[in-house]
Amino acid sequence: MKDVASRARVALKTVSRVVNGEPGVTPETASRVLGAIEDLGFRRNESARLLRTGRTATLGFIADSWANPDCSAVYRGLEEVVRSHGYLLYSGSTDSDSSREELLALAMCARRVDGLIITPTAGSHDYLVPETEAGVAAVFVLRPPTIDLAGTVLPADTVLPDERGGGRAAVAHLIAQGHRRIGFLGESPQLLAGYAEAMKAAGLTADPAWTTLDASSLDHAPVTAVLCADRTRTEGALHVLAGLAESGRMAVVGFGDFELADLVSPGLTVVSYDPTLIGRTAGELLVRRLAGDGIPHRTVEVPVRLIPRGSAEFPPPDTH
Amino acid sequence: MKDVASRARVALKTVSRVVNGEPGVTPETASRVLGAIEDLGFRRNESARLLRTGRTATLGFIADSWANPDCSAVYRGLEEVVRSHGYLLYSGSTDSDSSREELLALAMCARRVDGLIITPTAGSHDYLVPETEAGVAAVFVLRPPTIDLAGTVLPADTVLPDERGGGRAAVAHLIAQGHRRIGFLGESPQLLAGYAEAMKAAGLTADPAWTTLDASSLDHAPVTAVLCADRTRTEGALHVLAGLAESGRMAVVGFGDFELADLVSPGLTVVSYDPTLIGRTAGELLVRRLAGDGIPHRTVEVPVRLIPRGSAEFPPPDTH
DNA sequence: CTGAAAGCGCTTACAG
DNA sequence: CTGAAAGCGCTTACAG
Repeated sequence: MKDVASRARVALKTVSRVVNGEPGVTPETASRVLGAIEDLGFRRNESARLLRTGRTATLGFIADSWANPDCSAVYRGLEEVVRSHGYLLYSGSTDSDSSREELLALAMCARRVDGLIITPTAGSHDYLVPETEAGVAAVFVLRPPTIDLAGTVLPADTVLPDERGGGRAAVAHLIAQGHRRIGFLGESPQLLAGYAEAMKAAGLTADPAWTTLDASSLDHAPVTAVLCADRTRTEGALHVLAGLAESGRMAVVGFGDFELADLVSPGLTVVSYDPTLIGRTAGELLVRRLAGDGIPHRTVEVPVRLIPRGSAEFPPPDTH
Repeated sequence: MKDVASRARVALKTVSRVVNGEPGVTPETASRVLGAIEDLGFRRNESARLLRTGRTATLGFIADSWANPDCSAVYRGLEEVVRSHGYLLYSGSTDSDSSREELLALAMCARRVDGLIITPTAGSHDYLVPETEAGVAAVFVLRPPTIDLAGTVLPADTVLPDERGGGRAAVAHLIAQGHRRIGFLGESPQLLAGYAEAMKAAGLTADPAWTTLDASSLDHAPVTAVLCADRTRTEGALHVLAGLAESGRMAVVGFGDFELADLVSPGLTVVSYDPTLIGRTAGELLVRRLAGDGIPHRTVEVPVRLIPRGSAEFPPPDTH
């Protein structure tokens, strides 16, 4: 920029004005500057500009893993918002390792990102407190953040699917199909709460053995249907059941849709939600907050939808 | 940092020394500085440091789309390298829109990334020339970059699967199974070259109609087997064929493995390659180049492997 | 062992 | 309409 200035025989400030399209420059001066920029192949250093400006126009996304389609979908929604607001995105993945979450988040904060979108790992997120105090906006996605034993309330938003409602819908669907002994495979408290609500609403009592199933021994489980809390478990269940004879099979409902689910055999009913919407919502929450919207931090639940598939292929449940 | 210095009653330089763990500071002075850092909640601004240092320790990854599992896998490989070398990653996706590729790449360059990993779109990449001249290292992944009509040779590396070898293996496999009329669905010249080589090696002549198939009319195609050049086309073919009677089906070989391929019905043979390895290779190439390795730019092909699956389910081919 | 000065590449707040 | 000075938060190259 200094070189451009001297070549165009103007002050630094004038170059800055031309580069930023600020008014108050004679066409002749401007063209002289433009010429010098062209000659020298000048490209403004955005990082330097942002240092002076105070913000970085950068957000950071911390994912579980890029092998997780939900993370990719969240990213897509996020990117829409990011693009339309002129931000750039740092990203990284944790592989569910909480120390990597911390390392990544702090590295991004050291680069002074304006905000962070985090798929929380199981560890504590307390390392974030000084950062949020320093002005970094944070939003957790897909899952609620770990609740600290000390009860520290993180100044952050959360965006996730309506798990409870999803559990309710899934189990109600299975009950309507005639199932009575319904299993639960997973760990989400909210989803399990939905399961329990639907059972209770139908006057059924869940045997504790049904809700503490293990994917590997699913073939011997005393249930005719099972609700899987996430894609990994759904796939695990499908693989186990695929090896069984027709008669040994059970109905599977998975939380979270996935590609090719309609081609999978036996057909798979899923509780679907839109992870892209989660990303978009999180991005918009962040952008609004960065623009100075000081509303209290909150949790946003996106709606879920039951997609019944291939239920006709299932063996009839044992009772009515 | 200025505040820390004055609170610890030392010069700026001394704070810098403590923060960077440089030698030559009395334990007393150091602890005084550390105390001030603690009191003030000081966190060094990495961006400012990098501005002064000249490099940014940042790479940029430009993907097709996060819905493309290959891109996610490349990212994973890349991240391994990036993490172990202390880089951070900017990322964004193009949705195959060349203007978005350019916008993203230039935005990253304006932030002065040290290097760029690009999944090339169909457009020209000439916009990169000034950037590479300015010192940005670039590597294309998964596909070769668009060849410019003017014949400009981009100073960049390329890392992709051995498509030609894959095409050869796929078609040789189908021929060994008794197929003679084999179709090709896609546009990759290298893959088609492999197809042609295998046909020729078996003394077969490909009807032009076989290599210009359309996914939508696949059910009427005059072939008993088809090689699909990418996941999108493979899925398209599977969906079309899934609607057909047993007798109307044909053998499908897909270029690129995907999750659940083993559950898909009809069974799917694929030419598999490791996109994570592509990412890792690209990352290492870049890191080495940034470390000053001035070897000529080159194209690296990663090996492919044929995974036969479910072929027994296919109807027998019409000739021997 | 410690520090004062200059500078990375830009913008802000003024003055003319 | 144009510019000289100061400063964003840090490091480099010296000097003491």
